[in-house]
Amino acid sequence: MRFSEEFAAALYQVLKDDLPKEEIQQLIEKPKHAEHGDLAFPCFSLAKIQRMAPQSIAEQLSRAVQSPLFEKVEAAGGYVNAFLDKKYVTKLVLEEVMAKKEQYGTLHIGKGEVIAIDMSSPNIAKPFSMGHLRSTVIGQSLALLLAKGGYRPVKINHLGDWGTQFGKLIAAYKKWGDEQKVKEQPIKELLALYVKFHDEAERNPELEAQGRQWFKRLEDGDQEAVVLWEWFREESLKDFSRIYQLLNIEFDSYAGEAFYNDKMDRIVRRLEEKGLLTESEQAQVVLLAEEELPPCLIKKSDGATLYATRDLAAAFYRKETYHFAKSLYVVGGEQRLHFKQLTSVLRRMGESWADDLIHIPFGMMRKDGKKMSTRKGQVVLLEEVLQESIALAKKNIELKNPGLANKEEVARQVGVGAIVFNDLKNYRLNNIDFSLEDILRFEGETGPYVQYTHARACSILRKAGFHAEEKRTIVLSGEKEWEAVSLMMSFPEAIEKAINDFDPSRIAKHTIQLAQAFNKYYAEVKVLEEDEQQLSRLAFVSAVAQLLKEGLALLGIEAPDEM
RNA sequence: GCGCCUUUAGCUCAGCAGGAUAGAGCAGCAGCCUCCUAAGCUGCAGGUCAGAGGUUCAAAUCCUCUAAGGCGCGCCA
Repeated sequence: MRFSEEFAAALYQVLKDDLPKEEIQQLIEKPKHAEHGDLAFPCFSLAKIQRMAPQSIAEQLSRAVQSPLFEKVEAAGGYVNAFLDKKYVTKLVLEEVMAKKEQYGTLHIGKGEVIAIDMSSPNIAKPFSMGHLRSTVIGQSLALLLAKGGYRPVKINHLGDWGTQFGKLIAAYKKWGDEQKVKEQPIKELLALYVKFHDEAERNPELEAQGRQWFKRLEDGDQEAVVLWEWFREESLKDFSRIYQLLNIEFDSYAGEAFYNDKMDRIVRRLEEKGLLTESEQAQVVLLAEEELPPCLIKKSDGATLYATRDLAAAFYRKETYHFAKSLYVVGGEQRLHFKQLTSVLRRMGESWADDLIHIPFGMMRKDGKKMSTRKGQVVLLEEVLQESIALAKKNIELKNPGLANKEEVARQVGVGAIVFNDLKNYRLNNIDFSLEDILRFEGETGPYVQYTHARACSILRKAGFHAEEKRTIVLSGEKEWEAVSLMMSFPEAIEKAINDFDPSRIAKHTIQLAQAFNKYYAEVKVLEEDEQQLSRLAFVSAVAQLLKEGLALLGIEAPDEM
């Protein structure tokens, strides 16, 4: 934030001999309480250097620091507290937001580098569950944030479209399947078959063998198996695309696991050439004892490939295709070990970019304290939750704003926004216990709350016939606006932090705070009061609306002008 | 057994490259719509920051140990 740089510069003028500028900058903090001003400099570490009481150092500094930016600089409890000139800074900030428009907060830290993002990755022939939502929305938000930061994200949907589970599914279909039923309700029917297979397999272990057999046939290109696999895949994709449409998400690539079927030999050969493969219990592994990791399984004892093999092939393919600077994997935390192994193997292969693979883990979505399991049929279907949320949004609209023009579309935006926001507002690594009640809450710290705040702001602007294009001079004391203005000031900083920590929740929190600040303002100040400051207040409202919309947009959430 | 993650108000969580009095939301209670959308606002109440040591002028924040919960640990992905 440039105001803190100003403060640091002013302090540096006095402290030249004792502290470098960077260190001063680092020490500067934002006070928790408004009575301590907007910027604070603690003098405790200086007290050691100068061998003086922090209080008296603060006294001296506060007298020495001067800048038109500050209306007051005072010493308190060993701190130098600087109070920004609200009138002047409000004017500066609002004019900047209005001038830069959507470009406000845009950063150039990415320098056009490509960032690959492995995200969403639902499993074919299984329903899109609440569990997949996290990877999808976190990945989407990271992509948006990275783009805002000057990177070029490439979104890859690494579909789970290969593996033993398809053998099982084919076996189940051959045994109990009904073509007509599958055609009518593909995912539902396929899931039922899958669950039934696991049910029966508990009593009849013979089934497992049949499943493996069918998968082998599939891998060998057996016509019957391939046709069924393609059919299942097709139907699943149709299903998924409905959900992605609701969420308003698109991908740059749908290259799933099957895509790498013919790309693994090469990798295995390379591992062999480099002498990294070891036979162990009839399987081929890369030993990682030095890294204190368990061995990474490359080939099963029957010669079949595994997850790790596939991911290695994918890593190479992505490097060669996209020339990424970083390759992100938005995948649950339970796969930490796998990604450590992946990186280690690449490093052993001598790939300089091994450490550019970054696992972005997240906590689990659980139900009643337990992991959701597809096999046991204990899944909550995302689409059902989405529809329920949209229906509730619709109900609210009918209740509160029955005259609204495009109810269906707004209900979708709000209903979906509630779900996405609910997922992104908390720190990635927290486990989430699925609660329909929490998700369908539209009050408090929720997506609809922010959307509502935005709609209110838009409503004022509409009534006033405000046009953001017109240049205008801001004349506000900035007192009532201050909290919001202060947040607008730190918006670019929030984006940078979100990018550096791969943490969308930073933006969610910042946006919530701005909405809260504005709602307070709204309750206190009549914007449309006809006086000489009305235009300035409208400019303020317009800036708030813009940043609320932008904040939501960075989370992948739409912001209707009216709701 | 080993490794990783988590533990802050009744519930869900912020706050963590150490800094001043630990903050929100929900739930509870009490208020606010002749006024720009009450999906809102105001107030009250609610805390040994899991526990014990340590480092420091200063620890919810860093280190060590303990406890509880979760997730991993070779032929699933």
